[in-house]
Amino acid sequence: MARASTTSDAFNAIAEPRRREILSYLAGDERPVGEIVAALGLEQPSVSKHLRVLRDVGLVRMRCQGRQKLYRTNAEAIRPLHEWTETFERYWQHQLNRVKELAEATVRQGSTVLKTPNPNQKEKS
Amino acid sequence: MARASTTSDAFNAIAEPRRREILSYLAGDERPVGEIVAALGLEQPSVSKHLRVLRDVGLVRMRCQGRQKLYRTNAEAIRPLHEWTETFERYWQHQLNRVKELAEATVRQGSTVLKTPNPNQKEKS
DNA sequence: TTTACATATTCCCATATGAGCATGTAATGT
DNA sequence: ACATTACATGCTCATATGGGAATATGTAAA
Repeated sequence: MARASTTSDAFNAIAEPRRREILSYLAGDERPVGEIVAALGLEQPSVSKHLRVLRDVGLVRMRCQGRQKLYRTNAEAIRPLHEWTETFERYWQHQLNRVKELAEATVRQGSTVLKTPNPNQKEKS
Repeated sequence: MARASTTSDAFNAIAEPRRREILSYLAGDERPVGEIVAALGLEQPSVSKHLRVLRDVGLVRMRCQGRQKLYRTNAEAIRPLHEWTETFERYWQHQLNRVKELAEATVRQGSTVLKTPNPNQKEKS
């Protein structure tokens, strides 16, 4: 099998840096394609293709206005990504605490190897 | 140019669903490769290759113990992803408010609203 | 050393990509 | 009707991928 399609989900869609730039640019309000091209310095076909991917996964919305098409980021579609990364928040906080405590303990004494308090673990195997 | 390497950054690395599973599995504490293989039901070479990618971008840490190697998620490396998605939080909250207000207005007036946002829709034009 | 175990790497291959360029299409202006 | 504007799509091509199978590496046990 090859790599999954960029349109398979939001995770794959945002892997491309240009698409992340587009999403940030369109987060505030809707803009026509031409403005994206000018603002980000990309080729027009490239922008259109990126927008197509973003649209396929629901990360942007489109509206026609005369001969131009106005795109806008659908922030709600980014929420699942935020929630997934959030499940790791407690761990990086815990890791920071461990580093901190270890440093303090090292300063206080020579080698105080303490038992690692594991916050909670998913069951094994 | 082709698609960026999976090892180019964390965004590309987590685009692969299996790698996300591995990261979740290794979030609690370190585990040898064999347990990952058993727990996730993947082929051993596949797991090794995914771990290689995750290690290249710093998403996991490795430690040798005898003849096995213990891997653990480096949650801190996920933080930038969390922070990037967070920049959109105010927008999706705003959008939710709009939807809510619209719904309330609709109920008050008893009129039918046509444009219900459909995330899965791949509409044209 | 020989053997068994735990991981890593290599090779092959179907598939997907993104950039550049050309072309198609729809809406507007004259 | 014709030209122009604003996008979208089609094309080729170099490159990266992930799965499977086979193999290599490294460590420990017999």
